[in-house]
Amino acid sequence: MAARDLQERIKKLILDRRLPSGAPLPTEPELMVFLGASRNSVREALKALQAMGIVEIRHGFGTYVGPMSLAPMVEGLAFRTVVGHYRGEDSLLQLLELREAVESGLAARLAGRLPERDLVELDALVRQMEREAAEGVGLAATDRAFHATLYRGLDNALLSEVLEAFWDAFHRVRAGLATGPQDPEVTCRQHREILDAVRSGDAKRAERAIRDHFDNVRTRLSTTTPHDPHTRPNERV
Amino acid sequence: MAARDLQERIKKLILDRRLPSGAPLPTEPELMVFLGASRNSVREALKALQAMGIVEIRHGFGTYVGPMSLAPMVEGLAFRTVVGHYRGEDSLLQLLELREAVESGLAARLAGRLPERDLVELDALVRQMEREAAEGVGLAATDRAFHATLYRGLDNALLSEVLEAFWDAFHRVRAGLATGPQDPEVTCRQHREILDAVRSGDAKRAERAIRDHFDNVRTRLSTTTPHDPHTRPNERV
DNA sequence: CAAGATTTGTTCGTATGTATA
DNA sequence: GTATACATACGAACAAATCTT
Repeated sequence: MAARDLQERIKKLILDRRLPSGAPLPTEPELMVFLGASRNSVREALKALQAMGIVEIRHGFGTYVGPMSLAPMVEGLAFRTVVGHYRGEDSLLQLLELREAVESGLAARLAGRLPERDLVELDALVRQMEREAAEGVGLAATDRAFHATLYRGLDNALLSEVLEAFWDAFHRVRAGLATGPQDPEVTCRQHREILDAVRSGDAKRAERAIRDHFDNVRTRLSTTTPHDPHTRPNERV
Repeated sequence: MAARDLQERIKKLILDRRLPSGAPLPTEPELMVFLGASRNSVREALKALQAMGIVEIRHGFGTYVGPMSLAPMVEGLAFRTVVGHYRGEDSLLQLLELREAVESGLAARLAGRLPERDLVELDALVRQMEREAAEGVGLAATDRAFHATLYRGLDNALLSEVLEAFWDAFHRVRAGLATGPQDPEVTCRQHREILDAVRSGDAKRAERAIRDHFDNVRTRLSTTTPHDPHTRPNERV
């Protein structure tokens, strides 16, 4: 039996039985008889599906339909970027420009179309960033929330998840490398400008605000050594 | 030994030894002693990494570092979209709108900045689409090439690959469902307009051309049945 | 708390298919 | 054709985690 077939048949099983996320899959012995394969082959297929986020395996409990999140994509993108970085490619910069390309186009579309509810939420997030900057705490989580909230108004769950996945991959890679010093105050000011621009309804201004923000990140990126010798766990964040 | 660790250690091995794509990995027995795990555990870890496109396993030959392509992302996105479609969600529409959001922003940026070399290539592709439309052949491959060539000028390999991945996932899902009738002539005209708009340097016109094109695909999409019967519910659990 | 049942995690041994030389 | 090296597959057993009684 080709292992590739097993994966396809398990996926087909999920589709045919209309199993929702979180639903229990047949146990390994049951899958053995259903698929006519040995336990090891079944397990290898399940492992591959788990890596793709299609299936979730809980030790001593059971196998379940996965949440279908884009987490595996983050994993793959991050590794691909790290490998490219070690090869001397500007993979991290490309990832940043991918984010900029998507977000700059979206921000222009969002200008003036965001409901007041989201605007006040974004305002609260910027204030929180300012507090965190004053206290010297890292503001990555708040930055992530800001971008996520910004594009939530598009009412496209897939789009939101993809953008969050790009954010995660970028920051995971950047955190693993020695990065230039942050300037939290500038970051806060730029997020404030993005919010103001979107609120004003000026599409061009919103796009420029996004580009300024990414420009800032880019310059901090280029000040780091292109590829540092061995992965010394970062001392500075 | 946690299987999760094995994957991480194999990834670390690739990084530490600076193995390029296509380089041979240690054989399974070698990995067994290197990782201190049994053959089955090693195999399960390799299967998971293969699903993520990080390694490539060739039967009877060996294990190699994968091409780090985004193919696994296509796989995951496609399945996620199919599942969502069967659940009655508008997942396919969301995928289409994701493409539209990205491409419309990029087309505006590309307007007037594409080198003549790419423009003539795009022109040739549109002509080929027109030939294929006249002959009644499918023009999906040419459509894919058009979009790929269009965004090649951005000089960002990652961005190009991501867009191609979105294209692949969308068309893989759409091909598996009953879709409304194509209208190749309209498709040709719209691609011609996209090309003309980009050549003219009019950003707004380019963005509108892209949106018109996607609008066309969207209307064809909504004429299909939301979810058609695909399985006979007479199967035992 | 404790014992037992269920389920996944890990290992070993063995046989088979496949590609290279 | 033969030999070698490798991945593929199977079966059985035990370990570890989780839930139920």
